[in-house]
Amino acid sequence: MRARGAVLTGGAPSPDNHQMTADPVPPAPARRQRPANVMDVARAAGVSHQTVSRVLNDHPSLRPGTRQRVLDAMAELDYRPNAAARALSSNRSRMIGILSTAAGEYGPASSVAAVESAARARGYSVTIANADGLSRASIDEAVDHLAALSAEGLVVVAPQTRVLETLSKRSFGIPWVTLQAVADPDSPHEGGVGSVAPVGHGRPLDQVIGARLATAHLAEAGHRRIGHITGPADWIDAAQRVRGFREELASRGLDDDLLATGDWSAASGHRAGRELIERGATAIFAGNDQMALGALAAAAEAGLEPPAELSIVGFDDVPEAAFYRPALTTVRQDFSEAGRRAVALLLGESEVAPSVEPVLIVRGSTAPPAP
Amino acid sequence: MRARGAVLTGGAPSPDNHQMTADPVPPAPARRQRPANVMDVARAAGVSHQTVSRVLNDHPSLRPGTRQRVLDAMAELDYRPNAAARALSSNRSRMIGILSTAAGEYGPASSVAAVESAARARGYSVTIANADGLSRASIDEAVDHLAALSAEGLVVVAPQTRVLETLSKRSFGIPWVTLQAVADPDSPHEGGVGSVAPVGHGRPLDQVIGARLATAHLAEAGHRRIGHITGPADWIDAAQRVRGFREELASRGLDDDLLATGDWSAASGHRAGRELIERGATAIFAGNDQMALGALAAAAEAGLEPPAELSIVGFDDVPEAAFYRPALTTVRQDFSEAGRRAVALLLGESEVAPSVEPVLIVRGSTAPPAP
DNA sequence: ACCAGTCATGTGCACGGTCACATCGCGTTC
DNA sequence: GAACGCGATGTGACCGTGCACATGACTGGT
Repeated sequence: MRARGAVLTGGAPSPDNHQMTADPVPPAPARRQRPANVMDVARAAGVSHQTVSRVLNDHPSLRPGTRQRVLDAMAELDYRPNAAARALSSNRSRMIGILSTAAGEYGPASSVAAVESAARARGYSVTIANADGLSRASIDEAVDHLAALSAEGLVVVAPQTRVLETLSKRSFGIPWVTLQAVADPDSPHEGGVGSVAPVGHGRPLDQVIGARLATAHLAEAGHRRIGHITGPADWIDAAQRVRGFREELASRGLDDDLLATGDWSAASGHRAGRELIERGATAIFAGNDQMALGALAAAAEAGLEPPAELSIVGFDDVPEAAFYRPALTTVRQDFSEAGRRAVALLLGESEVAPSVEPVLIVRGSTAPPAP
Repeated sequence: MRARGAVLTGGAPSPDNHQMTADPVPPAPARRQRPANVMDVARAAGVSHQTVSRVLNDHPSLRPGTRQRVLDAMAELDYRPNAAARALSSNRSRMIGILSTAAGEYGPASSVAAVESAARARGYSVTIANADGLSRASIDEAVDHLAALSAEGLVVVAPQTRVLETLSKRSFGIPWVTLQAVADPDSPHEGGVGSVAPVGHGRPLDQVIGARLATAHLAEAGHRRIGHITGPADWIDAAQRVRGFREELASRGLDDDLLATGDWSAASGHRAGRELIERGATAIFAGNDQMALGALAAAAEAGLEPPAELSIVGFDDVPEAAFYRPALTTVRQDFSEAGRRAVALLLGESEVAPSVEPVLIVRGSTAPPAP
């Protein structure tokens, strides 16, 4: 900054004055190092800095000729608005923060990409902060970081109960949305603008509906002993899928005691799958596709041949699901659409367009139970 | 901003002066809405704003007592430095940009998380910009966006030739590193600080070494007709793996004509796998695990039972690879470590610590060829 | 022809920090 | 004991932009 100032002082401001004097200033070889600012553009266009600012902000009352002259000057000088200065002056960072606790997973990663794209299209930038989701301190640090950048809104990806609790407690002025589901639609968390479920009508019941679809599919095929591999208990998505599973079984008068908990990983699905098989399940609904893959492996190890001897349904429809063997029956989620809608919701756009319905994708991993 | 200014003018600046006058200023009920700034802290601590700034920036010559008083005042007022103001004044954004073209994939997503974590630990923030990697315009937009935020450095994830070309051409002042590999170690791209391969010594040959490991493993098992499913031709990673594949085969006097191109997806691996099987391959080295999964499916459809009748090796070692059937032999990449090292390299830390060696993980998808 | 109202543009300051430089004590050195 | 150096702190300008307000030209109604 100081260096730039010095260069400027010696160089750009008044070369004309110096040209005819005996001033020992050298011929200013390295002139105009500093990027152009509104003042430079204003000078070049013969207007005031405020007019330049008006062009930048699409002010309505500007004569077309004036606007064009300014635009020409901007192009000429390769002018780029300084984001920091705008943020400072306008007190708007035009920055959206993403708070994630499962950065490596397919669903969250897809949603993050969609959020970035949607935000940039609206002139916003996106900063990410990952928390491990286990310790409150980690969550607080991530939120602090985003708050320090004056993020105007937060998109919470892969929400865990703990994250939402933390956000509610802080009751800072930043609006936020969850990307997948809220804990309880009847008691929204303070400060939360809303939630966007990956599938369905934008109501947080989508995950429930999807889980019911999967469970119903197995029940309709004739299964009576249907197990569910859940995600971690403190994940809201996991809880909602359990709820859908239970609701569907209850509506059919079936037992819902075959539950085993996983952590979204294939390894945990393998363990949980083995356990459910031992407990007599003839069909398994896994909380995501990775755990379903693990269950598939557990079935093979137990000498069961899916789908004839064990049916398995996943959740998400990751791109690989169609290439598992057998190809996985699963519930498709549109993570990208969820990301887009989260941004729309966060920025208060009048009506968030309805999204696709939850879809059950039937492939080869489900069949009627062995007789 | 205007509103906040007004509140301030009526409230905080000189309450002492007004206290004893008949000034009709009301008892200022809603006082101090605006967050505290350095001046407020300075007043509270009885020092100058500059001293506060020194505390913020860990200036050495500060009396411990003074520092403590300032820190107390900061805590008292819940002071948070304004990032925009610091960026404007110091001309340092403390922001790292991530340029990605494969945001949904496992490897890039993992690396991005690691970059975020490493950057935040050093007081940097991270902004992402995704480009589709197909159109130059999209790449330019993403880079423009990051440049407009005055990103101090760029981490290029999943680099394609086109992205590096674009970056080189622009020759703007922002240093950048690639996260995985560079096209040609002998002619680094202009402006590029270096590259970090996910495995190995931080030299761009890592991907070559990994590919050689995979290929050698198949050759040692006795295979003569070894095929390779490549990634897209314009991906640098893909090109390096092809190079390793060819080098290894050449060193053993084997043919290297069994190549088929994929796009990293399982679906493309399925197609390419079928093609290579038809062309007589007894072993396949896939450019990543997803394509290996597709090849596994193709083998099953062709009535071949891996590994006895077809050996398959993947690349990456995604968490699911151990649960494919058969469990996938693959080359492990440490994406997180790559992300950490990319940040270290970008920020010019003296010596980037050597990383893990590329590791071949032998599981159940490889065996000697059928007699 | 006059005044009000709107359009188009300019002036000055504020935003919240950091930097260069000035200042003030106090201990060292010859 | 005077000059010096350095540690600790203060002063004022400046970064690039946006807002409130002022100004002048022009338009239209009466």
